Amino acid sequence: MITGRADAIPGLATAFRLHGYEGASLAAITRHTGLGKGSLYNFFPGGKEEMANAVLDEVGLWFETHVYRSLQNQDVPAAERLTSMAGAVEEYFSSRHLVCLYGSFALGQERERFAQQIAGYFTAWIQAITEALPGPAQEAEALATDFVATVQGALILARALDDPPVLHSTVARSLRHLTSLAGPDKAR
Amino acid sequence: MITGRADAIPGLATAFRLHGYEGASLAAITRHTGLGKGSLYNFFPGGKEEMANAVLDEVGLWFETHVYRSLQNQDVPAAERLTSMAGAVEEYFSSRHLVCLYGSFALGQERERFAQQIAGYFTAWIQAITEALPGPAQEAEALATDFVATVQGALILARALDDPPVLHSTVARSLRHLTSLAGPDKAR
DNA sequence: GACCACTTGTACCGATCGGTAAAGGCGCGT
DNA sequence: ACGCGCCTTTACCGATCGGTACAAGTGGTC
Repeated sequence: MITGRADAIPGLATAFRLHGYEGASLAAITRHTGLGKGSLYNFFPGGKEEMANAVLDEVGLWFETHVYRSLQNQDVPAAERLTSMAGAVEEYFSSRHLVCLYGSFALGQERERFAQQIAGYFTAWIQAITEALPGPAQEAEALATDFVATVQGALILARALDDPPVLHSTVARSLRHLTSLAGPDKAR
Repeated sequence: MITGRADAIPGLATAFRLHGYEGASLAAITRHTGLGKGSLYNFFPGGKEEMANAVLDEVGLWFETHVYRSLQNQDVPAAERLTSMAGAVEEYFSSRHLVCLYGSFALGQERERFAQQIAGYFTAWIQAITEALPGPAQEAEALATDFVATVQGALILARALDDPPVLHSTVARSLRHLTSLAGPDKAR
């Protein structure tokens, strides 16, 4: 255990995922974390905003170490890196109620409060994909943006239709647009 | 004026768009509609849930008359119908804070309460596009699903990056996937 | 065992939540 | 002018909101 905060973050994350930022009442947070208000305000004196910041940072760190970094691994062909990135992202959201916290926060009016972190998350993701793609940067960035948007939309659609497999099928098709550019020699 | 309800719906819609379902307090709703609580509960005895239902119905009706129906107009080539559909959708969300109410509701825990209407909205949209596309239905439905997901994701991305043009550029590229299938024989 | 820093439970705060009740205003048909 | 029905205002309800204060634990160090 590094800090008492760290143990609370998974519970905080599910609370924010299930209820959104504004909808996550302290009562719901104590339920999901198993911690009383006293403990929560001991670890996060800044209240709900600090809790949300800690969760966002943790999610951002996970993507940085598991997604962006492996996208830069030059020992593996680009198409393969992109495919494993897509798989990791699918698995991540599938086991987390099909909710991207950054996407959820971007939709609410809490967007302004966390604007920098939200924008930073998506630009980092898009940039990591862009750098793994060959060809002119402008075209690669467009493809990367389309992929990220499709993932976010597929999450919404999977929840809206109450049909989790929609995430995989949609992301798989979007991934093909990336790999067909990254691996023309590798394909077939 | 058909009913007193109708006049309140635009204000209700922006209230729900800006604050989400749970975040839209009655105080915020009175602010956006200019109506007091008494008037609101006179028009919507069922409270917030009935207000949200009325707004969702109105949005669904708009899409039905402006989007789905024009997609069925056989007098116009399919590619052109799809293009004007994309333009209408872009314009619709651009002038409404880049928020799709159904997408917003799908993300929160209010999803269960409005599950049927949410699922119905997206299936109707996907089906309308599917029927405007040639070729095997399964393939067309996949393309239609990708388009709808991309629109939803582009909305999130445009808000997340605080960059409204992202909606147009992303949707335009996604539209090309549809028209390239619909247009080769019909085009020109 | 005394001490101390950290953690926890509990009581409490003013503000706001969604919703209700009822009295008064208003326009309209007669 | 009158009565009637719809609409609006206003006051109020209990519950819950995010946040604070503080006393009582808790475990480790000498």
